[in-house]
Amino acid sequence: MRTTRQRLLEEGLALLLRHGYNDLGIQALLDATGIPKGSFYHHFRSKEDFALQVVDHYMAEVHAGLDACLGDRSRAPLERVRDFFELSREKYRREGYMGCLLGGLGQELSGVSEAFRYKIEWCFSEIAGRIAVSLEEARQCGDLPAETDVHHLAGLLLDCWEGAALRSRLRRDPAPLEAMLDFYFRAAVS
Amino acid sequence: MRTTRQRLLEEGLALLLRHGYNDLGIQALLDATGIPKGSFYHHFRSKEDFALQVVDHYMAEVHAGLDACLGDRSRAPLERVRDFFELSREKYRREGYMGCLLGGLGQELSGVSEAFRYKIEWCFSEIAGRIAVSLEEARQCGDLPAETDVHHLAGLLLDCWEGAALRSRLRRDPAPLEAMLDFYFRAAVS
DNA sequence: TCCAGACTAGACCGATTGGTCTAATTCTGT
DNA sequence: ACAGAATTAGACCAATCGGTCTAGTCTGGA
Repeated sequence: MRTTRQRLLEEGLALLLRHGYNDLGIQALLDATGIPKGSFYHHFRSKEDFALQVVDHYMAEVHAGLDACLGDRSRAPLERVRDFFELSREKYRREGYMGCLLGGLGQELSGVSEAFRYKIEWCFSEIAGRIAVSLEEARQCGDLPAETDVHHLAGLLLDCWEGAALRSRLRRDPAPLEAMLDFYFRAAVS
Repeated sequence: MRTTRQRLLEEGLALLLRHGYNDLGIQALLDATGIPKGSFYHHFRSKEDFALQVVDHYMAEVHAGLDACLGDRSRAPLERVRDFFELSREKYRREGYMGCLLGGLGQELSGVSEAFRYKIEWCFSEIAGRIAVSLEEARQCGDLPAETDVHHLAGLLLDCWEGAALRSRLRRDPAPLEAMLDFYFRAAVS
C-alpha cells in the first residue's frame, strides 16, 4: 500500500524539481495530492523537514541507479560509470529535462540555509565516493593512468555533470549532458 | 551621482546572489537600501522586471571582465580565456563564494518562468560566443587541434564552470573551480 | 467491546507577500 | 519665480504563506 507519507514524498519530489523550494507552497502540494494539511504536519515537522526527507527519497533513487550500473560486472569499470550518467540523462528526459534535484536545491538554498548546504554537499560527496570506487577499479585495470587521483576525478565528473544538467534544464535538451560525458571520458583516460 | 535605480540594482545583485529570487522580499531590499516602496515601483514595473534588470546589470560586469581579459594581446588566446575564469573565481571569493548569479537564478526559475529561462540561456550563449572567438584564435595559432569545434568547446567550458561554481558555493571553497580549469585546459589542447 | 494511538480533515492564525494609491517633495527648464 | 514632471514617501490592500489547533475517523490489540 502506497502510504500518505510516500505519496507526499513522491509528489513533493516532482514539484520541488520543477518549482524549487520557495516557490512551492504547502497548499499546492496538498491540492496536487488531495491530502489535507493535518496529515502533512502529522508526518512532517515542517516544510524544511519535508524537503530534507524528499532529498533522502531522491538519494535512495540515485543509490538504486548506482547499484544497478556500477554493480554490472559484465562491463568495464569506466563503462559502468558512464552507464550511470546515461541512465540519469534518461531520467531527466522523462521528467522534462528539469535537471538534478540536488543541483536545484543546492543553488537555491545554500546561500541561506546551512542545513541544506551541508545536506546536499554530503549527498554529492557520497555519490562521488561511489564513483571513485569504480574509477579505482579502472585504474587497477590500466584503463586509467596509474597516477590518477580517483577521488579528485570523481568529484570533477560530478561537478561538470551538474553544470551540464543546468544547461540541459535551460535548453530542455540533453545535448549538453552528452557533450560533457564525451569530453570527460576522452580526457580522463589520457 | 549614484542614482536610486543604481543602488537598487547593486544591492539587488548582492541579495539575489545570496537569497535567490523567491526568498528575497521587496521589503528586505528596501530595508537594506533605505529606499521606500514608491521609488521601487517608480523605477521597476514589478519584482520580475527588477530581477531581469539585475541580470542585465550582472551581464554588464561579465562583459567588462571579458573585455579586460580577452582583449589582452600580450597573452596567448588560451591564457586570456583562463584569465577570465580566474578573474571570476576572484570575484566569487570576494562575494563569499556565492557562485554565479546566472547559475543560481537559472536553476531556481527555469522550471517555472520562461522569461528567465530564455533570458539566462541567452546570457550563457552570449558569453560562450565571446569565449569561442578566443578559442578560434587559439586554433588558428595551433594551440588547439585544427579540427576543434570552438563553439562546442566554449559551451562545454561554460557548462562545467557553472557546475564547479555550484560545488564551490556548497563548500565555500574555490578548489572545485581550480580543479575544473586545470582539467579542462589540459584536455582541450590534446 | 472498548480504548489508545495513528491518522485525517479543514477551519483558523498572525505574518508576510507583491503590488497599488495618493500626497508630499524635489528637480528641471523657462 | 514658477509650472510641470520626476521622484519620494509610506499607508494600505487582498492574497498567500507556513504553521497550529481541535474535532473526528480509522485500526489493531486487550
